[in-house]
Amino acid sequence: MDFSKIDLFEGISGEDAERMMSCFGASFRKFRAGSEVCDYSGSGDDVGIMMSGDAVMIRTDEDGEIAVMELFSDGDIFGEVLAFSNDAGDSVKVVAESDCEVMFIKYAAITKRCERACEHHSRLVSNMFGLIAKKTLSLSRRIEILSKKTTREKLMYYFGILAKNYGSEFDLPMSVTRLAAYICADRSAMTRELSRMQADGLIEMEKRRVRLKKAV
Amino acid sequence: MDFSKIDLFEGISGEDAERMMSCFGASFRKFRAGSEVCDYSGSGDDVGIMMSGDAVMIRTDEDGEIAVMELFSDGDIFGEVLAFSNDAGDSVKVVAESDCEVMFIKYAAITKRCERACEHHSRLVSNMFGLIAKKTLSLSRRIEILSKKTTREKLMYYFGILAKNYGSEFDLPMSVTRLAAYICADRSAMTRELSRMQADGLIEMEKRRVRLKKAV
DNA sequence: CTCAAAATGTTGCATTTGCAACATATATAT
DNA sequence: ATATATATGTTGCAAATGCAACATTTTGAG
Repeated sequence: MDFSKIDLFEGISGEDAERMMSCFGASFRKFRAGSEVCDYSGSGDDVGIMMSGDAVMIRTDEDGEIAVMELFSDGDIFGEVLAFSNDAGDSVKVVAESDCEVMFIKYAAITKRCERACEHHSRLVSNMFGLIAKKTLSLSRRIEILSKKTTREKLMYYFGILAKNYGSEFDLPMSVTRLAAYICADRSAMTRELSRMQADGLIEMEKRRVRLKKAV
Repeated sequence: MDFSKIDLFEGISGEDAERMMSCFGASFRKFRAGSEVCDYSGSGDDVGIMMSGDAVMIRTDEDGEIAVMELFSDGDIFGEVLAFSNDAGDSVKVVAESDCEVMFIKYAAITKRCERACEHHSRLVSNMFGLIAKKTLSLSRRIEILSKKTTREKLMYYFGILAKNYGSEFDLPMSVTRLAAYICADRSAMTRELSRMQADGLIEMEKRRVRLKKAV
């Protein structure tokens, strides 16, 4: 098991990490692409950590509407208590997109101090703390985007963020179709707006390559 | 100083909490209503904990547009690293709504183990962990709401959540005007939609009292 | 109480958007 | 290579929404 690339175990040696697993009641499971990793429809207080592969969290409401809530890859953590609420009682599942391996930990085992008071426990809590903080950042960024009134404003705000990080010319970190889902706009309507933005001289676009022409 | 009602110090006696303050480089400051509690326009890695009173986090963008991002009252925590990103470089400030007292802690002091390894440090980290988890819940709930396409769907989803918690008849936890801001809809357009929903027999509304008639 | 400020409710209108129905291009599997 | 699935781009149209302008009510300060 390779812990070195998992942020959750940063600062903890592989041997120590292995040793700690018993404190957390950790279990490892492998999944085939397409299979169900877990189901949060009932109450779920497990935390999952992606050790390898990719998975998606999918919500299905009573009308059968399907929504992709989050995407997970190496090192990402997920769990009901961590990043979503299911007040509406919808079906929420995590499904493997590729073959993957997942480590499960009891949420309670993380927040409670273990009886043996193993020395790395608090380090791991700190690491998880940082991961959640990172998640709240991405959530609040998305809220900022969604709070814009028009599709154009959403796109310009999002492009502005990317430009801050990568310069005025950058590649979209996702497909155009996924971008539409991310900003909660109709894909065809968004494509139309992108065309208009090019016509209006705000951006230039070639496949996923975007050049932001307006100063932000 | 009364720590008993602050979730962050749950499970830690008042005396112990006082004693721990030095580990965290904690400072206490009082603010008059209307005054600026802190400015996150630059980089800010302080975490604030509301000890008493109320405050709001306000974002002002380059066009002078003002947006209320979050409301804080007793026990709430805030900080750049905790729940917002400022990639757009906007001005982000916390302003006191009433006279209030705030405790500031260095973020780094929380995630690092203190040299003295005081015994309540990890308990406090766990508590803060829980607070952030609660915040991610409310953030992701809001994303769920904002991801609905129409104002009616947003309202029905939100009302459904409230109904799950309080039964099919409940009071809105905020003013109608604030509700419009919360779901990112134009106030007058939202009011119009609420009227239509009543006409269509989905809800009954009297001031902030709502009765959800459709089974959810 | 009195007055001003904030909240609420209504409506016309122009803009934006979702939706459906396409055509085409690209990626992936066999 | 070939076929199939997925991604992308376009457009007409009806529905939803923001916006402005206004009347009315409620709240809060003095």
